Amino acid sequence: MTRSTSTSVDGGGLEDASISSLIPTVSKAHRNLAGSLLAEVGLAAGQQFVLMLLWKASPTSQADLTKQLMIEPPTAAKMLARLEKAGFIERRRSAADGRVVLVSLTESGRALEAPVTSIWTRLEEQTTSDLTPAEQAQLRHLLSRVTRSLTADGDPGPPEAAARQAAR
Amino acid sequence: MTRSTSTSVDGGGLEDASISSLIPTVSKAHRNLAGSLLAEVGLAAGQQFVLMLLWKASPTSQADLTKQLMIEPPTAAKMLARLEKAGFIERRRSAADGRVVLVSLTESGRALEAPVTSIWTRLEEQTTSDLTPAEQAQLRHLLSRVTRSLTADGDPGPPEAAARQAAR
DNA sequence: GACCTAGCATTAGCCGGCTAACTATTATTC
DNA sequence: GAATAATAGTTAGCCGGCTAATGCTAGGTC
Repeated sequence: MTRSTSTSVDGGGLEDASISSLIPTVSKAHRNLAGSLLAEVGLAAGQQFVLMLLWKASPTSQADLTKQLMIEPPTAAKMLARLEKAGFIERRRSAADGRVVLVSLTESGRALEAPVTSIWTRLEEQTTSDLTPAEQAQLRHLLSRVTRSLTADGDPGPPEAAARQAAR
Repeated sequence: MTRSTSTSVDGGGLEDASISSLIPTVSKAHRNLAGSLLAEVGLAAGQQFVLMLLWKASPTSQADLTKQLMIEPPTAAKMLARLEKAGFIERRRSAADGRVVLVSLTESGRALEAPVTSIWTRLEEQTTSDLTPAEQAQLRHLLSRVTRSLTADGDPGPPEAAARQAAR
């Protein structure tokens, strides 16, 4: 069974699709692979990002996690609730500030660091398996610039800004 | 307030993030922009793909749409149910084959073609606003190759296996 | 005709993402 | 000190994605 992935609307050829079609396609393929790899350790696609932050700083406030993950508070709340239910993290209200909820790793959560790091490496390897190091750097650079363009909040601003942009 | 987007785990700089982190980031930014643009015409991010297919061939079976969108049947069923509820499409069982459900555009659905096409163009323009035509072609090429690597179903295996797989 | 298989669609339920609306707490300001 | 503003989380509800399980229809085979 050929497991296909991605949402596209263009014809068969991938090459000539619009970038707006290719981005969801590659992202879904990547998410699906990540999900199937992470399922080995009982995680769903996306949950690794939370743990990665906690491995760097274990008691972290939910607001901090939300900012670093660049997601909205309700999304974080649901994710953390599931991770807590799964036994990978714990949540308790801060004594110093009654508004904040501190999130910390449990032993099970800490135990995932090595396997998830390994999975993450494997994922990156498969993602870039067809690219030379130079191409990888190029892709990183292009994706970074596209992200900036997409998060530029509409208009490019005053003329000077547009000129700066055209000159790059 | 700077509306941020994407899920990342790497430090501040985008450039040096792994491609596995950049892909979800750029995808989320792209989806968010698409969603806010499509909201103008009452669509949610993703629904445009269904309509794009129907503009090319209006009575299309649900199974066909599912295959072309490269999503799973339940996902298609829910999306189509919403689009039907919103009045953009209609569904009826085929008389020729009692298993298939034929999906066709309503007038409202057809009326979205021009505005959505315009939105799609604007989206692509903002996505590529910082890239030269050569860089756009390069990005398309790189994304296509990465997609192929990600959907390669694990290891490429020994030469004979690859040949077998190619023959299916 | 009876049986079995294949194909199409739906339901239930989970995961990640969002907005809107709400509560609770802390910080400011007067 | 009281009223107000800012901050942190939660709840409800929607959207797109998935798997597993179910039902229904059409095609074969005997």
